[in-house]
Amino acid sequence: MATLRVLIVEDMANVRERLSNVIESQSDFELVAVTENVEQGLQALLAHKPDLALVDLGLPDGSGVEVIRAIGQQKLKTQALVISGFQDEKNVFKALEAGARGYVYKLEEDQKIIEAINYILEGGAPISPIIARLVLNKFQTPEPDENQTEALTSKQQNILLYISQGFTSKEIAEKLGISYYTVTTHIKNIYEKLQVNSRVEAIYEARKIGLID
Amino acid sequence: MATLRVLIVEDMANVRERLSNVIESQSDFELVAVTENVEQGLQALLAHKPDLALVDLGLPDGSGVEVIRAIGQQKLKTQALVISGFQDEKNVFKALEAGARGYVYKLEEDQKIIEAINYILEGGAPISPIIARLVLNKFQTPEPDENQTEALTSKQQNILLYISQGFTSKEIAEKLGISYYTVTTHIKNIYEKLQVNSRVEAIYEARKIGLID
DNA sequence: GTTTTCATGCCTAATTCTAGGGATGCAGCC
DNA sequence: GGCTGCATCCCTAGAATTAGGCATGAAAAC
Repeated sequence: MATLRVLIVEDMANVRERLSNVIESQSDFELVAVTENVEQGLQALLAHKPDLALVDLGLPDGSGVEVIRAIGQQKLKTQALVISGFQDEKNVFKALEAGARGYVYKLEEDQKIIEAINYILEGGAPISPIIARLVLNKFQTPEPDENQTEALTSKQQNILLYISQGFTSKEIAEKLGISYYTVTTHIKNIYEKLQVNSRVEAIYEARKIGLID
Repeated sequence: MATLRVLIVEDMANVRERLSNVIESQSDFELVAVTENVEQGLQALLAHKPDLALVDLGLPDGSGVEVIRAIGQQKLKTQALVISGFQDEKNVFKALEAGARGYVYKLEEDQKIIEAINYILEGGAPISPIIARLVLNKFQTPEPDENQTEALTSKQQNILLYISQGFTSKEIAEKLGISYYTVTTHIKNIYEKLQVNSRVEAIYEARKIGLID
């Protein structure tokens, strides 16, 4: 197997030093560039097209997310592993969306970092538990099920269903044999309960909380 | 610190045995019940209200997801750690949505399992890299541009996505930095391709043929 | 038995959408 | 070069939606 060519993007000198040592301690890894900000990182990325990039997020001239994003835009095969502190949710998700293959907490032991790199090479996605917690929270959309599901009356749910299928207020009125005005009133009430202002928003919201579909 | 009371739900005898040994080898863990299917698992869950549940997904009489879901429904404080094989995407997400605090691949070493439990106690969410890969894919899907949809151009898809999220034409124009009129034209073209006459119908249709969501 | 909630019905003004039309520029293809 | 598809921009008229009201009867809840 060919050596793995690695790029490091990290502003803090001590961490940079540490990562460098970790990489160099492995005979099958080759350190092709060590950079300390976004600009240098992008240049090195294009110049060396490394196999792996260890990227910090909080950099003096921007976010490491820019480097990760550049990988996708340039259609490089570089795999990005974020090595960063405990950022706010937003940054974590930005990095993952940008295409990061893993996210390791900066303070993990050296051994964990090498492990993480190997997992990536095997097609896995190492994510430190402290970071994964944030990701899981995304999935575990708290269930205000009976909170709002039962907030809508059956009539309202019924009308919401018709709305979601593309029927106009007039058509719904005919289908249900009630007045057009009544339908609009129901819709207004649905909006208030869901805290939205349009049909599409209502559908979007209702789907999120499992009211329809 | 009080001992951690643990429940195991696992159908395969050898794995069950192994997990039991792992738990019993730790002096601060107490094994309160070992079960081998959903029914027993649910009963033990309610009877013992354990602090931690190690749950397998593929069980003879159903999915471990049911056990995890019961935790939330019963408002228990039990933390669920899935210990399972490499399931299909659907099951992984179902488990996470149901409230699993972690997902460890069945074949990991004993040491990793203990580590995972400790991560959970610290508030982290251990996810084996092979599983995390699936989760990451969820995040990294907003660019199937020329991939699947030959019918809609990428611009049209982009606008359709905004529509589906409840934005008005004016808002979309601002977001994309283009004219309101351009947006309406795009929408008209989308309608023609999808053979519909309104935003909601477009969403309904697009979802049916897998264009969005 | 009173209050609240729900479904029903109606009105109007402002906003947004939809469906026609037309026009320009740019890129890729034959 | 000419053609075609795509994105861009503009206009207008009519349809639909939205947001503000107001009001009544019946059923459910307290």
